[in-house]
Amino acid sequence: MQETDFVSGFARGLKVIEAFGETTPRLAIADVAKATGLDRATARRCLLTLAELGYADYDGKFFVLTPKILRLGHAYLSATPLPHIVQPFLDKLAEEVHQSASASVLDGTEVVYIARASQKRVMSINLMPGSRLPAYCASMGRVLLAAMPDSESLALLKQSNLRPFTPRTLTDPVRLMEEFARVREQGFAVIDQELELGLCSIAVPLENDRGRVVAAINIGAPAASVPAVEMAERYLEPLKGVARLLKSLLR
Amino acid sequence: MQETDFVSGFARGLKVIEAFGETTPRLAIADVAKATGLDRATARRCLLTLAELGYADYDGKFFVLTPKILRLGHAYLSATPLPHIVQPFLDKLAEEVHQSASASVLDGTEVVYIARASQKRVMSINLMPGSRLPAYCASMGRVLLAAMPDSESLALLKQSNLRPFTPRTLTDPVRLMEEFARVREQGFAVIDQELELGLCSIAVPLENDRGRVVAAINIGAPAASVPAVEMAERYLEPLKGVARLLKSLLR
DNA sequence: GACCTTTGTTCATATATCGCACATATTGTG
DNA sequence: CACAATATGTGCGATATATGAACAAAGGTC
Repeated sequence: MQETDFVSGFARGLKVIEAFGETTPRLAIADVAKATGLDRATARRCLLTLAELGYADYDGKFFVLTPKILRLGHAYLSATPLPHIVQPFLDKLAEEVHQSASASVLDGTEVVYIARASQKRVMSINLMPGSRLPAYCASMGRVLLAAMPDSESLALLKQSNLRPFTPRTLTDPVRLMEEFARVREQGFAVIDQELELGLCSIAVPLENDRGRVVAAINIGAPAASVPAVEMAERYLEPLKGVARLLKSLLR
Repeated sequence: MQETDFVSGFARGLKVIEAFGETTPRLAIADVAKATGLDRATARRCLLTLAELGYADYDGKFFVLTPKILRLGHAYLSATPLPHIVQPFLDKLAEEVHQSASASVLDGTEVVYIARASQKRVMSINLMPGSRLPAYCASMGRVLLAAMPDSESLALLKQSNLRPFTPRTLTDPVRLMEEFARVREQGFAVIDQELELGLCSIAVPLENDRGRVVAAINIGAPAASVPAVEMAERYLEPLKGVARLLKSLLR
């Protein structure tokens, strides 16, 4: 396969980086080969390249990523205006409502956090810029999926691994599509402990100056202190307010 | 130059990603070639590879990184236990003292933020995990540099571009080394508007269970509300408290 | 609109990389 | 302690990639 406009060595290397994850911080050569499907020799060369460049440490047995690897993601976070613009609004919002506020965009079937202002922790999951959640059961994911044509959101649902994180998680594509329609209609999404028991969240879309939905922002709260039914009456207006202010700033 | 254990295509690709930065979010092929020193043809192939894999968008003229690129940095943040362990402590700390709290590690001459809990914004700079600041004039940087042998910290200073961000910025290596000695002695560092006018911060080292300094945490505050001399009396104990709690949790 | 400059694309060839197979090292186990 | 099992290192031929120059296209200037 001789694709003249494709550097497969580069693609393989990126695969190697992605092999490192939450549950696999330290990987030996063979582990990486298995995880990526690359030949051991190839995995080894990529890992040694990473080590040589300072993106990974190697103790002769295991490879561990170094903070230098953050430069790569940072290239996006600092290069993209959205996180910068949104962050101060989130900070203010979080402080006002005394709950965590976040912003995210869609990447395939997942929402990716691009900015976050956290108040006291309510989730077991630790979210930060770059963190990912399945879109179908996250409030911002619902909003973002609802913003696209049905054909596209349905296609993404089909690619998603629809599994119940809690007994309340919606996993039926038909009911999810109905939910998207309602979210689109009402202009916000509320998630009641579908991702994690004890956690509610509400999200609204962020439109740019031309009316295109470019991101979503949300507020998360412990179900114990804020019942799902109260989410909208407490937080919808603050969220909408931020969305309104941001509309003219985004393109 | 035939290095058999080095994938130069991969290294070149990483260079291309790093070409994107704060001031250069949208790059044409020639821009990237100039920024990386690669041949235009090579830069083009790397960029097209990125686009093909979904890490970048291409409109026929400019390339822009997509959020998918965050997977790379996220591989570190989620794979490394430190950010996860520290985050909840920062959240609590920030809430208690009503100021932003952050944690960082050293990467060369820079401190890299690995976790952050922000209260209302005081800096013009927008910090988030992955953000970088020059170590020599940041409170966490001072603490981390002070923790290493003089020969190493001096070497890093020599590599640093020591420039005065404000009239108060220390840039003389000799005085900086003296400052490191004092920081090491007293166990914390205070920065009084050396990075940005109006901003003070105080940092303490985080030791692991074997006494090795693995990171630093800090609190930043507006100079107007918290004069530099008050930083220590207000925030040193809370910071030390967190460091103590974390000591047994880190390795 | 003709000129010049910059940028993007294509192509042939020299060179580097891939993946295989084999050699070696390490780890675990009875 | 020896054996098996698993993991890592290495040389080589086939194959993919980088290079740089030549060409094409776009953009800017007068």
